This record gives sequence, C-alpha cells and structure tokens, in this order.
Amino acid sequence: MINLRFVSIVIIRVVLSFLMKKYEELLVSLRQVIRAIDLYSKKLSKETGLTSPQLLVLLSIAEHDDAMVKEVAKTINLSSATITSIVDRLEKRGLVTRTRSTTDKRKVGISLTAQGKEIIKDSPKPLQDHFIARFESMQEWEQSQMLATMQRISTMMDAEDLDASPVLEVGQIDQH
Amino acid sequence: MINLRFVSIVIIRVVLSFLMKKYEELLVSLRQVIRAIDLYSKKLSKETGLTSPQLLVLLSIAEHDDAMVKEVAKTINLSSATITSIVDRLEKRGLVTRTRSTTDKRKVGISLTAQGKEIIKDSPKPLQDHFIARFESMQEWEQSQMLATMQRISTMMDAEDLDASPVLEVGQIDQH
DNA sequence: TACAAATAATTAGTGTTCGAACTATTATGA
DNA sequence: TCATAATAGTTCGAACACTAATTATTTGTA
Repeated sequence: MINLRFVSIVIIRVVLSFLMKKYEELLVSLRQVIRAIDLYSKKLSKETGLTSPQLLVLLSIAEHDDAMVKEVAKTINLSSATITSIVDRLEKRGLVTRTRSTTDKRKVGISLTAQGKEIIKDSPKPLQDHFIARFESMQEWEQSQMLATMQRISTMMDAEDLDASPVLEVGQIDQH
Repeated sequence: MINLRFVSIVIIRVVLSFLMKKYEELLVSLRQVIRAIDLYSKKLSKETGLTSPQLLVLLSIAEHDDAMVKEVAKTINLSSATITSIVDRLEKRGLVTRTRSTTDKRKVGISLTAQGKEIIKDSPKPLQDHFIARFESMQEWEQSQMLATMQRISTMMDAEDLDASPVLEVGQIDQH
C-alpha cells in the first residue's frame, strides 16, 4: 500500500524546505545519518548473508514465534504479498518453516529453524537497539521537542483532517 | 548505493525509541504524515498516469533540460542503472527523448518532448512545494529546534566520526 | 603517440514491493 | 441450513533498485 521509499524522499525534502535557511547544515546531518544506517545495513548483510528485509522478517518471527503472515506484514509495514515472497526465500534457505494451522486452515504459521535461530543469535543487534540506551538518558524536554516538531509537520499537511474523514479527497490539501 | 526504504524504517524506529514515553502520540502523527504523502502520491499517479519515480525523473529533467543520466541520478539519489530503466519507459511513452552528445559521445542528454512538457504542466505540484509557503512563515526558533534534534541524532549515531574517516569500519558504531 | 585508467551509459541478474486476481477456508445472516 | 461475505495466503505482472559486468569513449601519462 505505502511506498515508503517515496515517502522518505518526500519527508526528507519537506524537512529540508522546513529548514531552508539551515539547509546546508541539515543536509550534512542527514547525509551522516543516512550514511551510518546504510553502512550498518551493509555490515549486517555481509555478516548474515541476508538482505535487510529478510533480516527484519526473521527478527519479527524471532520475537513472536509461529507468527502469521499477516501479523509479520503488519509489524514491519509491508503487504502480505511481499512477506510471502521474502518467506519463500527464507524457507528455501532452510531458515524458517511454514505450518498451516489446524484450527483455521487459512492461516499459516512461520517459525525459525535451528539454523534460523543461529543466524539471529550471531547477527549484531539492529541499529535502533544500540541507541535506546542513549535515547533513554535524554531529557524529558528533548523528547517533547521532537514530538512537537512532528506534530507541527502533521498539522501543516492537514493530515489530521485527512485521517478524520477517509472520504476526503487528497486534492483538498492542494487548495486554499 | 543507499537503500532509502530500509533507511527510512530505521529512522522511524530510532525516532520511536527516542520518544518511547511519547510512543503512542508520535505514532499517530507519523501515520498521518505517511498516509497524507501516500494518498497524494496516488493522486499524482492517477492524474498523470505516471509512477512517483517517473514523475521525479520528469520534474528533474524539466528543471535542467538536456540533463545527463548521471546528473538526474545524483539529483534524486538513485543509481544510473535505475534511471536508465525509468527513462526507457518514459521514452517508450514518448515523454522524453535521448540524444547522444556530439562533444562527448559517452554522454546521453535527456529532454522532454512536447507531450512530456504537457504532462508536467498539468500535474499538480509535488507535495513539498505546497508546504514551502507555510514553512517559510515559521519562526526562526522552530527551525533551529528541528536542526538541533537532527544534529543530536547524528551525534548519537557517531555519524560524524564515520564521515570524518571514511576508512573506519561501521563495526565501530556498535562498540563504545 | 600509445596504452592504461577513468568515465558514461547500458545490460544482466537478483531481490523488493505493490495491487489485482485467485484459491481455500471460515464467518454471517436470511 | 446454505448462499454470500469476509479473511488468509498465494500467484502474477509490472516497476523499482541495487551491484557487477560490459561497451564505448575520453583522459592522463609514460
């Protein structure tokens, strides 16, 4: 449903517009952040032999064993079709198994194999885990500041109106 | 080079960690923003019959006529290979033309056809343009606040160290 | 000048992502 | 009950997106 790649490009551009006067400074920060994540993602791929989405799916299953396709899809914000194709590859490599539920034969549970668990165990933690300790030590006012910024952007996008009435055309955004 | 989709997922998760206490509130804001962008992107696709990347390429060419593949790639942060395949489709639909340069026969200039210009003219402005007017009216302190937040995240990622010495292994991030 | 290195674009191959159509199963309600 | 709606998962086709390899051309230099 959501094309997150495009979304991220727009978000970055919006943030840049938002800070036109600080454009250069912010660009440096953003590039550094993106570069750090990109490099870390490559490191993960090299060490585990998995792509980023594959690792995300695997981690999601590790947290909730025997997860349904739909649950995984919702957790990491991808369509069921995408999860199916990623699980296909993971299954082919013997990292997960599919088991059709006996109580509801529409459902399919996905579980890690011993080999899958091994890979998870060896892989470095996802980038965000590394930062939580630091983030937790932040001041309350800094957290509030970030939230205020996001809400401000949301308001400017009329996103609230959109959400309130799903029927509303997006064209409305473009007027007035 | 950069998998922006994965990057955006990590950024969103980092921001969420960052705001664990405000988790629910922020989640609502983020969903609203993403939904607004997603809907707007669909509106663009429906009106122009183009996908978002195609429109981005087209707009990039509109701004700098006779642009080289490499220039377009750099402008919208995609690989040359990706641009080639997108331009293939745009050319097939008669929206752009390729002209090999006479001075440097390695280079290929991409230009809009009359039909391509027509589509650009009719298409609504990209989402970010719509917000610039609002953003410009923002207070100086609000802009500074956003920049401060980004720089804080950048620092926590040790991204500056990374950028300072390109040789540095990403593994360094995971230590400290 | 001649030849290696660098550059620009493309092609090949793999993987991700989606919506729409399809199959199978379960839930609902007249 | 039994037809119909809803749900879970898959398949299919199209478009992206990347790296690595290839082709053609230009640049740099011995």
